[in-house]
Amino acid sequence: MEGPTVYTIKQELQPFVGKKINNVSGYSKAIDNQIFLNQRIKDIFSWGKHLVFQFDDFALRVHFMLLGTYESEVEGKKFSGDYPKTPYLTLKFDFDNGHMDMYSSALKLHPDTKDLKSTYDFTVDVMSEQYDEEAAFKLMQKKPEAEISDILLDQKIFSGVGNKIRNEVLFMNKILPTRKIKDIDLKTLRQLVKDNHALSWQFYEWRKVGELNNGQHWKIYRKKVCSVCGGKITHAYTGKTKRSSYFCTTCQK
DNA sequence: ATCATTGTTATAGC
DNA sequence: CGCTATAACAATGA
Repeated sequence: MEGPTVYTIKQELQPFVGKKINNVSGYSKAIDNQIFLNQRIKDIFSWGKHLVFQFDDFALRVHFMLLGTYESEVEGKKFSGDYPKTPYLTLKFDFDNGHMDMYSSALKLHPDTKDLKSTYDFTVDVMSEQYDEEAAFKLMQKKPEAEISDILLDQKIFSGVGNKIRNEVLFMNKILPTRKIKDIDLKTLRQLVKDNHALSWQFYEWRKVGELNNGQHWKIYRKKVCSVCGGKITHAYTGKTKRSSYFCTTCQK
């Protein structure tokens, strides 16, 4: 699940802020989930792909990883994740005004933490109003030897960007994922930052109108044939992170 | 049946 | 301390 979806979830869950958890269930081995029982939620926020529930004296960080999803019912409205529901219910909260079910996700408890939000740097969260393109541009240049494919997924620079977004952004800019930062001119580098940010928001908008799951907007991600030149698309693992990259060796240089 | 995947973290080893 | 490699997690669909 990529950052824009987590941002959406955060928005959907706002009616639970200030509400008490009436019942807790789920099979997470990481946490004794009964600590949440009868606790009141003080804040719900997202940072990149993190979803955070702040309580009075501790905080819970949820990460949906690759396979995680969720379902919720908030004041009569139903919401769900991008992918089909899995049988593994990690954690479920019941409130007077609805419930929140998280599946196949990784939980991390921050004990003795009254304000986890203050420890996050929101200038790198692409979905934050505080996102700073100029700062990202500078951070990228600090890693001249790194491959651009790794950098566009670097959560310390582009928190929230996932594999779909970075593949599309590279294609849009006609840049091969294996190009090193030092071999990309500054104008293009700046544009990559801009597009990584902008496409994250576009992703959010597409999701809102149900145009995400069918992949109708992807030009390169999981495609077989290049939408521009008609050539065969290459699928290979790139960079230190060895994530799946899709690219056209004719259109991207 | 095996393998890859919208992703990160813990651990070991150097 | 920092880097890298590897496993671990977890379910589904190709």
